[in-house]
Amino acid sequence: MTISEENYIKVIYHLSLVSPKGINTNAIAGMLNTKASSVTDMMKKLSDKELVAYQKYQGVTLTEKGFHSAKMIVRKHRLWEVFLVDKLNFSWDEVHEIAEELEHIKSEVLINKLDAFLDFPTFDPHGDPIPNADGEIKKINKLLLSDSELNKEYQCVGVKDSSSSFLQYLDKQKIALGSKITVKEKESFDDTLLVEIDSREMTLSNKIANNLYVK
Amino acid sequence: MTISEENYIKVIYHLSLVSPKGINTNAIAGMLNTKASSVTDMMKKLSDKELVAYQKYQGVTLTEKGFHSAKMIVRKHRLWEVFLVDKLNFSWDEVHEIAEELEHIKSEVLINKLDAFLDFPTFDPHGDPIPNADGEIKKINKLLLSDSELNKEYQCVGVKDSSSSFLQYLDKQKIALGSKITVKEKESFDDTLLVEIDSREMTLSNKIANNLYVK
DNA sequence: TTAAATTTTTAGTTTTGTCTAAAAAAATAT
DNA sequence: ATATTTTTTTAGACAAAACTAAAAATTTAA
Repeated sequence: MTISEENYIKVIYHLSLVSPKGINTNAIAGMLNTKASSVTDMMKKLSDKELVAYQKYQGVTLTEKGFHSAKMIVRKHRLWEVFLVDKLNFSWDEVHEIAEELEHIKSEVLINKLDAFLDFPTFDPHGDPIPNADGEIKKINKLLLSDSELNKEYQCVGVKDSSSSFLQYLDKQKIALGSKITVKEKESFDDTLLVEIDSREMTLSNKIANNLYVK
Repeated sequence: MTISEENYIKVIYHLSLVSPKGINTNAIAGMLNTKASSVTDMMKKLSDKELVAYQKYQGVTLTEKGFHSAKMIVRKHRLWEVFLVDKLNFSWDEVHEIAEELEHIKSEVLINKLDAFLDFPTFDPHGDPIPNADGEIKKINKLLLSDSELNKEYQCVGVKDSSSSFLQYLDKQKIALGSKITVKEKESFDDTLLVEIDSREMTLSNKIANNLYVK
């Protein structure tokens, strides 16, 4: 598989998790900053390789083989992110781009040795699950802070948006994975939340609450 | 710089260290398993980018800029090899291929953090020097075992041939970097050596002695 | 110092992944 | 239900990096 093929497979995988029907040509093009015509070309190639099921005008879905490949790419990406943060002291907002390159390094032995070196982590620095060597993914019952109940204590376990601007905002507010969060009040006008985070009171906008996972 | 460009620059660098005059088109093609015509094309491109000085039929040399780029690629390759051996427990005969891929990962911050994580090593697992962030290379006065003096104790510090067959042979004979070596006798007929290695006596062929560096 | 051999370059293709523009199909709106 | 809009595909082109075959330059040998 070429780097380009891997990137397409990965994008189709991520889109599949959100909407499990056939994935649009345009949606794929949007994610990869490419054009619909390029996507059509690549879908033919991936279909020949039996990584996707493709029928003209009907969108694509991953085959079993394609699904497994996608999980292995995601596994590599997230393990490298753990390495960068835990071992090389990168902060969580700096690792995505580098992991985008590292995820294409070919050796399976390498990734399994890296996994062992990192002590078989099950979640990456943004709280996303890391598929194991068999492709199995540990699920947790997370929900968005915006959907949480009032006056119930939760723990911050992940982010939906992992853009560096959002991650840096969280750093500035000293909100990290593991922080304890209780929603004290919800402003009905704009859905702003009054919350207590690790014993500090603060207000969070609806946009923030919509991008923070808790359990 | 593309991966292909980096590979050409690296090969020209390695050839330059052996023969410091202009590097032949054919020599480059041989190292890269490509054809002379492909090399010519690439030399034009690298020349446009001012990474090499190229004149038709005269061979190429690296410019200052190209020389520095080459050292940075070698730096990355060798630091990743140290990581693979010291942290992930690969053996020294397994790391070359993987490092060939890792050396093309772009981030400079990454490589400097990796350097720090590994405690700023100056030699890789095969005894080759690692350029520092400024491109400086620590030299040692090594010589081939075949050129060493009789009855003088040396220390094994590197290999000239780093093919896995040679490295595995050394493993089997329990010869490692750091081993103490004294040549007791040299057979004049075929240059076979009778040596003492870490208090064990053994004979080594001329071919072995020609590929083992000591100091 | 020519002739032969070798090396290097040029010219013309190929493959991969992309693009634009136009055609075709599907979805939406009146 | 037909017209309009949107989405998707096709057709044709391009750039990068490789190739083959042939031409040109250089080197070696007689």
